[in-house]
Amino acid sequence: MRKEPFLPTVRALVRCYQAFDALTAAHLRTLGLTSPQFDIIATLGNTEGMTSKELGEKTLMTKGTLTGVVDRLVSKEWVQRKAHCSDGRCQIVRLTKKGERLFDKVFPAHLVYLAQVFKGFEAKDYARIESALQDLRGVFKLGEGKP
Amino acid sequence: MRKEPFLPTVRALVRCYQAFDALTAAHLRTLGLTSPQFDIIATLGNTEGMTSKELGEKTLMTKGTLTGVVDRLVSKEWVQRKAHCSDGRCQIVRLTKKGERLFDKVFPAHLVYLAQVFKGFEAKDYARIESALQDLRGVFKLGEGKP
DNA sequence: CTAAATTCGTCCGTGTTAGAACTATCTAAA
DNA sequence: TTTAGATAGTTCTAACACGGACGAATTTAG
Repeated sequence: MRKEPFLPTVRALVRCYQAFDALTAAHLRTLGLTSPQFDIIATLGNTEGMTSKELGEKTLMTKGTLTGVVDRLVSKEWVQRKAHCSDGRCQIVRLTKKGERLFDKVFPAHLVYLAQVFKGFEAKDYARIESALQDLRGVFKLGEGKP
Repeated sequence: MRKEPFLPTVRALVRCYQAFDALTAAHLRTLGLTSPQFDIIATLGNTEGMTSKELGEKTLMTKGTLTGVVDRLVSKEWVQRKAHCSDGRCQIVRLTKKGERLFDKVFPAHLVYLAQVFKGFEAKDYARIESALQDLRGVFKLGEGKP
């Protein structure tokens, strides 16, 4: 290989992600939420709550980030922290009643919005794109791993 | 269609981007730069400089963000701001000598790093992934566009 | 030519992000 | 059992990131 054939691919990834992020953030803002806030509300919806660690793994946020985002959700009374019954280090984060009502409103609304964005896509389109993204992601995970 | 077939695709995009972002940010940190800082140094390299607006368009940063990032680069003396000759509202941002030396060091180093990450990829892999990403991005641009 | 509309960049407020240092708690090994 | 190590969360710092308000300069309309 002579040049840098990966640059267009990398640019395509960044532009695609930023377009997605801008689109969803704009829609969520009309619902009164930021993307990370929605992420947490959506993850907590229809559950009995979970530890911060678990929540961080599902939402791909580091624990330091999570503290701040959850703090803001607590102050809006959408979420509450409770002690873990058996492990004093852990705590359980779960939706309040008010948070559940919010979830019931914004989660379906956002899915409807995305479904409309994706209208025209068929099963084979999803399969093709997911496969491409998995291959690309595989490349990036090699750099981190410690085999 | 019955459910939400787009969710796995969206998750794949987010995970792929985050993996890429984490990998590049970690490498750039070893070179003493953040990702946005590298982005600006790389964009300004081998040019006579450009307006803030132009720089923002190329790096996909909003003007408010750009002010702060450029401020930090100016304070490290890698970049300077100059008045635009004909338009008093504009300013030209360009690398200093010190900034050019930095560019000559970090830009090739980062390309080598990425090339090593991508070793094993062939032309048809790039083509397939770029095509998938373009199709996906097309979906996200519809929501924003004003036809 | 002058007033209205645009454009460029800065500043501000709010929120997100990573990583490192720190505290409290729990677990395992000696 | 006592202590050394691991684990869960918070706090701190530095850096983005966006949108909106703002002032200055320019362009356009009338």
